[in-house]
Amino acid sequence: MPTPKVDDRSLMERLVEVFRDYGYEGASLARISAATGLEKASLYHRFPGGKEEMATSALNHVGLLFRDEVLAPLQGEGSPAQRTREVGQRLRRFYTDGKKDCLLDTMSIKGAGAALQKAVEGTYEAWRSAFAGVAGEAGLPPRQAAQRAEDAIMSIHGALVLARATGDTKPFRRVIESLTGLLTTT
Amino acid sequence: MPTPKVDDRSLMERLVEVFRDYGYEGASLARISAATGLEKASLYHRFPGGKEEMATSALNHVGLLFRDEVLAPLQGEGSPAQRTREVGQRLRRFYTDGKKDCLLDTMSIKGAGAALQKAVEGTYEAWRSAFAGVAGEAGLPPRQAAQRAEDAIMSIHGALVLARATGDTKPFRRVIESLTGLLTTT
DNA sequence: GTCTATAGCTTGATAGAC
DNA sequence: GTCTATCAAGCTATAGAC
Repeated sequence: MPTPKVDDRSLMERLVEVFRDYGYEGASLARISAATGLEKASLYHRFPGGKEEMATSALNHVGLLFRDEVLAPLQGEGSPAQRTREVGQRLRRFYTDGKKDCLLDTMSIKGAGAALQKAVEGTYEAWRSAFAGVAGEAGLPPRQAAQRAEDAIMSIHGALVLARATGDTKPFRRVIESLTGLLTTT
Repeated sequence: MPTPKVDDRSLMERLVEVFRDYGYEGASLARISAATGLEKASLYHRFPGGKEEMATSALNHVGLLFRDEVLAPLQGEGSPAQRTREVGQRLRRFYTDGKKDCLLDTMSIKGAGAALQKAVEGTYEAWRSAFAGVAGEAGLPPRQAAQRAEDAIMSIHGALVLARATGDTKPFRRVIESLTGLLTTT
């Protein structure tokens, strides 16, 4: 059977889901196997580096996905406010209205290796500079733009933590609504 | 030897540290044993309910500590702004300037039982109502006061996630500086 | 490329000596 | 109250058949 049972794309998606929900240490190969439909040995065939490679692959996949599916409009057409509104909608979809966690959050807890840490930092930096860019275009001086970008990212992650801890997703939706004002109002 | 090797208070402190850094699943009994200086069997003597009881105890301990050491000044003397400033200082100490994580965050990741979830929610609610209370005293209408309290808690947790993921603790300190304005400016 | 079977270690938890 | 020794079950990882 030279044709894979699960294609790379959906394999990555399910992998992301397990690591996102359980963290690195909590994502056991048994759970991963159940979520992907592949036996452990098959997982090692696809990821010879073992669990750590599964985790870094998932993280890199999310990084690219986030860039292409969420941040992309910031480099597109329209006013800064319009583009930021569009990104807000995509953030809602990406985190399914606050019900889904952020992989960067759950994976940055101790227990994972240094390679993971690098991937996390890179994705954060891409996010930060994209937000700071649009804030700058909206007329904010560089220092302020950078702070607003940080503030926005912090609010979003704080909202996701709150949603995970209390089950209440309303604050997340409120944060998304305030995003355009935060990033593009001088 | 009827006298304990480690007193309850410092036992709880070290317990909190392990769960905070590694999460529920990552906090193995081996790590807990190393951190506390007690063998596994001794831990089971102090916590007959096993790892789950260690976790709930740690969580409840932090809840009380946070109420007494951080939130307490909100019910004390001084103007709302003065009291909020004092709480900001205590938050900086509690999280050692953003270098320490929040137990409520790392422990709310899947893998722990339902008893833990309840303890997490309770501590959050105490925090939320304390913040909303001082915002109300500062003259904010109830709905706005509640939102500001949520915003403050989200910013703090977002800042801690950011610090964990990137190693940069400056945003956390900035959030603390803006706390008084956020909660007490009409 | 997937599987079953298994190795070897670590996990949470217990029994019983002191 | 703490310890050593032990258990079954879990874990990550590998070998080898198809």
